[in-house]
Amino acid sequence: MVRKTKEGAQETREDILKAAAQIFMEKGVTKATLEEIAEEAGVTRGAVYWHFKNKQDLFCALHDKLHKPLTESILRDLETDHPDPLQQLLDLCVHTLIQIEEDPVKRQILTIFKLKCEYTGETASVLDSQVELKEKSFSLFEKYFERAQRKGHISEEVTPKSLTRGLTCYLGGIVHDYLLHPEIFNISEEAEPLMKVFFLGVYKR
Amino acid sequence: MVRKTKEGAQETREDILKAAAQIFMEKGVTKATLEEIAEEAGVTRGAVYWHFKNKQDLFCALHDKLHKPLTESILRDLETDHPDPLQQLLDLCVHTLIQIEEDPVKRQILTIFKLKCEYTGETASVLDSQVELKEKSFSLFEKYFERAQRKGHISEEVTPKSLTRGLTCYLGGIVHDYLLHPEIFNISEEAEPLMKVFFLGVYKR
DNA sequence: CATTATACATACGTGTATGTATGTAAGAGG
DNA sequence: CCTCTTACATACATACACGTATGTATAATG
Repeated sequence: MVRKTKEGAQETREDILKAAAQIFMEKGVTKATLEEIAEEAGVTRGAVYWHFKNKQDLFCALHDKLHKPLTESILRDLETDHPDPLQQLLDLCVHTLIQIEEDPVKRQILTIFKLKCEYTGETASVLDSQVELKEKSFSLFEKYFERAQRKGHISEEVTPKSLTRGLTCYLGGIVHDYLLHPEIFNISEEAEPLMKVFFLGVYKR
Repeated sequence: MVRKTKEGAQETREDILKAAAQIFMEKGVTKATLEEIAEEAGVTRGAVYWHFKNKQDLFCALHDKLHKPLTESILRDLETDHPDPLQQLLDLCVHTLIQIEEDPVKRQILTIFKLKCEYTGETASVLDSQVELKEKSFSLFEKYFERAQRKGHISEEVTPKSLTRGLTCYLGGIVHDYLLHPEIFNISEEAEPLMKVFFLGVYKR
């Protein structure tokens, strides 16, 4: 009923995004209705359609708003230098995992993209965006392994490429299993031993 | 139009299940319609409703029919004994991964449960079933690590529990990444080096 | 061979999400 | 102060998808 100023409009936009994350999480992206999202945000579908083209557009906006910053923060962390690249990478992984546990918003959005949406047809564009970011982080991970290899830290039995592929799969698997049962999977306890299991064979001895 | 005998009815039931797997895969479970499934199976919705209560029932039947045998075959393989439990486990993992690539039906059904469905509300029962099977395989994996530990094969820096958790996450991550891009991710080439990366640090040296 | 149950196909009613069109009050701009 | 645009709310038309009810030919059964 009450009309908003330009800043107020941005607030409602944020409210809608937050509500969408909540409803997508609860009902799944496909079964979530714009009516429910609007109600959760305290507006009507009119507001939703004013700010977003449709549900797919909302979904993409959520991805841009929350998923990109997450992976980009990893990229930023990776840019800093360190005498022991493997230790740096291990620390980064542990830190990232713990951060997911501590930040409910990140956890929520990750849950949506890992467990609450069906990748098919229209959502493929979001998948492409995810793949693009994954490629970036992949190449950066690989650089760190290569750096460690040049310093002679890496076991001769493995290559930077297989290590990188292994690490990304490993991290993805850990995040997935954690999100399945956040109440059971104690990341702050398990993250470090889990990562050590992986890196144990990486170091040259 | 043509009515069937009792064996014929089972055939149509199988046809419907196969069609459901195909359509679920293409459109995602939620967006897939029973009409499409019926058409793919060469019947009408009447036949679908005769054999199954609703879409959810169909989904569960698919899970029982294809997902259970997959994991149960792993359990059976695990029951055989071996002088080097770690090598046995490594071989099993590699073999399982390659089998997923070679068997299109398994790949299809795994893709549905990993990428084409939203785990929420009603699908939770299926998730429970998955978790149940995962617990079983988890405890068996752990037994093999324990067996290897008793033989003194395992590095003192890791425990069977963290190894088991790590391995399940790792395998899940590999399968997930493979299913995302089956055409790019060459499992028959990458499976063994990937598994070696994991097991390299497990062995005591 | 008559009857009943099976294995579907067809037809119908209903709910509901979606997109769009229209209404409207409040801020922005001149 | 007047208008125009913004930022929504409301109302409507449409389209499916679902569940169920009903029809029907064939197989099973005694």
